[in-house]
Amino acid sequence: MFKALDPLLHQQLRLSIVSLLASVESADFNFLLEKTEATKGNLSVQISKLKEAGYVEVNKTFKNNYPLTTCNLTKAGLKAFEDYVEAIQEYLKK
Amino acid sequence: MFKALDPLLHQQLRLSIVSLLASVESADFNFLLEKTEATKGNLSVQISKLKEAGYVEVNKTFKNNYPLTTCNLTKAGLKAFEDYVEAIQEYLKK
DNA sequence: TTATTTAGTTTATTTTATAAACTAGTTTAC
DNA sequence: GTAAACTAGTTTATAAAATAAACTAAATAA
Repeated sequence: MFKALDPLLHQQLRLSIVSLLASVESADFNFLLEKTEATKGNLSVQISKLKEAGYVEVNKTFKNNYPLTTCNLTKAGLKAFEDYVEAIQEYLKK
Repeated sequence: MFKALDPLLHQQLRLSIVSLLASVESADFNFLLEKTEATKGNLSVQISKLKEAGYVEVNKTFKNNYPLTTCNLTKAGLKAFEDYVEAIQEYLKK
């Protein structure tokens, strides 16, 4: 009846992150922090999970002497997002 | 940026239940069991949560000597579902 | 030089999801 | 008529997840 929803994406903050990353080349930690309005700890944890799953790539550099973490969606991450979007549509019909 | 997703509906089994109930007058326990492929325990728990929230109405009767539990969406439940559908659409755009 | 700010991570706690075990009664088979 | 199997659930114990608070480490400002 209903297809299973990728549990990694079926969570508000992670879905927000992936949704944001799907529309940009890459985004840094603070950009995601502002857009999602999450706490830093929560954001950090969820980015790590997405990284561990191979859905996002994380790059750590420095900018103006401060650490700068940038993220971008991987090909697998984009595919997972697209699959998720298709799957959940079935649930949203009346 | 993103609207909050009703945590009661942002869960696969509960969303399945509400989605099913949105398209019928009412449905009994076994119908939901078959359609969702959930375990009985899990289905029972999630129906209870939806009832407690006022999203579904639960009716207990008997049919052929066996207990029969039927559920239907309340007005509040339908509204919550519609709001959820609208809210999550924002997350699904690339 | 010590206080504050930036940019995060780690960890402790709470909440949630889930399946296993249980309840209560019915039907069937012997 | 009674033991075994089945129906229709509920309760509860456990595992997994989400989240914020506390922490790290370095930079800058007072």
